[in-house]
Amino acid sequence: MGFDLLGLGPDVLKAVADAGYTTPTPIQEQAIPYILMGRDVLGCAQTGTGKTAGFTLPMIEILASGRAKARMPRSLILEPTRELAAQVSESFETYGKHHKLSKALLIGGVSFDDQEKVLDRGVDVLIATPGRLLDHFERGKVLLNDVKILVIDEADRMLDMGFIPDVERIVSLVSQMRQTLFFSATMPPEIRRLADAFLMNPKEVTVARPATTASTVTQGLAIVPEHDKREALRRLIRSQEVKNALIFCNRKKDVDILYKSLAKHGFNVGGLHGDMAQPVRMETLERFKLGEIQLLVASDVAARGLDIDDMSHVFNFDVPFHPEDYVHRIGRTGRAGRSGVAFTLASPDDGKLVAAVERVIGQEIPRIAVPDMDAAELDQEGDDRRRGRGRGRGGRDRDRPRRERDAPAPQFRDSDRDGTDDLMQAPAHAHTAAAAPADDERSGDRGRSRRRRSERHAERGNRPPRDADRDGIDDLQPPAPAASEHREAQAEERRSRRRSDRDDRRRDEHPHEERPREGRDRDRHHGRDRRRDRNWDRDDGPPVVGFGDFTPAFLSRPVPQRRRPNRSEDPPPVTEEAA
DNA sequence: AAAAAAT
Repeated sequence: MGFDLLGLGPDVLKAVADAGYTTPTPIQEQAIPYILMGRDVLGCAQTGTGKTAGFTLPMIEILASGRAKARMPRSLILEPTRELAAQVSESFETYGKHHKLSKALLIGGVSFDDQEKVLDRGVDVLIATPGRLLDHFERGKVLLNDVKILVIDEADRMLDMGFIPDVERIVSLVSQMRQTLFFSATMPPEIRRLADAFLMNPKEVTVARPATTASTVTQGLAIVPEHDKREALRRLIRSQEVKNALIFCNRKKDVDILYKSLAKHGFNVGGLHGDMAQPVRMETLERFKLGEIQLLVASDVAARGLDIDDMSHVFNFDVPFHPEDYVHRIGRTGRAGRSGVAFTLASPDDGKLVAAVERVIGQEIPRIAVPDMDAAELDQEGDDRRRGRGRGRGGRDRDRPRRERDAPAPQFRDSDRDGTDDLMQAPAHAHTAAAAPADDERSGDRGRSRRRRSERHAERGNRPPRDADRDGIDDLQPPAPAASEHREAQAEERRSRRRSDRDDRRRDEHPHEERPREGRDRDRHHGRDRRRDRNWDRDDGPPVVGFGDFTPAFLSRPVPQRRRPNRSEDPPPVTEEAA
């Protein structure tokens, strides 16, 4: 079956053919005819199933006739991450190239001005992340009442990211006379509830996960002591024919560290996480897609949805916290029937996480040994060190001296010397990660020394030192206490300003309710705000908030007694909760 | 535990 039987027009079909596609994927085949009919669609599908084209193609067809008014987009697509939004925008570019549709991409991290200009000219397709869209809306730069097609993509991820209130608000701003397309990889009850609220008599389209990835992706799990993971990763990369690879870390901090470490070791590598400047994010991703960057170290911002062709490898530098993220991460390779390789590094402490992943994927990940880093060698090396002899390999020697020089805590060094070395860990051929020596006294001791280290630093008001030192990376130190205190003070100031803004807004909307609560809020932050409270006492009355000089009548009335009957023109009685 | 998203 070809695309031509789905009801799409010649211009769209031409663009599809130009892009090299001949056969629709199951979700495209099932959803496109219904979307063209104007039906709501509830799509249960992951990325990599052709979902994006599944809604962009028919949308282009529907929007081909008609024209957008200034600031009143005719369709709206909500995406959880900026990268996904940008990708959908590209999809419209690709498939809409024979149409004259205008589109706008509203994402954070880039300038408002350009986005406003585009909105003013009128857009047919608006692709947005929720925060920036609402920001534009509140500035009056965009109106949503003319939106005829609304797409909510990756709904479950929006839920994970706490976007649902924003999404609900946005949906409430869109006209009821609309067509809604709702996609989610999973359907937990909360998502089902949203779907029921947003959709009318939807056509449900469910697509099986892309063959549970097992068929096309070769998986492997190497158990490696935490502080040898970078070395292990380098060896794995070198041992493989890596065309291009995504390397996932659980933390942004570790993305930075690993990225710099790999760069230092001469790899062609980039980094990507949500704290990086948006223009840098976009450029890095673009260069990775073009093949200018071979390795991309990323946080889970890249775990889902990123559509990069021909990725040969995925490395999990950390076992993901959420087991389902494993599926998303390794789903970045082995796409469209091609073969891929996904290797995961687990530390001996990761037994639970590995077990959780294996439960989700319903199979055991085959254990692999890191080349030239097998258990025997590690044991040997540990023995050597215990006897005070030199260590094994050159590669490791490069890393060591720095570590010893900068080793942060005497206790820590001691624990290395007395044979409680982290290197002495589960053999790489262990059958499960849980086989890590939990009952081994060494692992217990290691835990203690690590605790000591962080405790000591907590006392100093400092963060524990990072493993980065070992790679000779010295520009990754935590900020000096003074600077970080200053930043924290600024952050607190911002937070409290936001709190009071929010309270003001609430008070405007519900003056009755909010009056008693204000006092309570102040009490709750008593410690922090004491100075301000003093000023309050000294400086002739409270600072002006909310009502300004105007005092509504109800404020000058006496505070009503408890349990006083509630007459309609009175404020509600003060309940125990509010008092 | 972490990451994502509006300054």
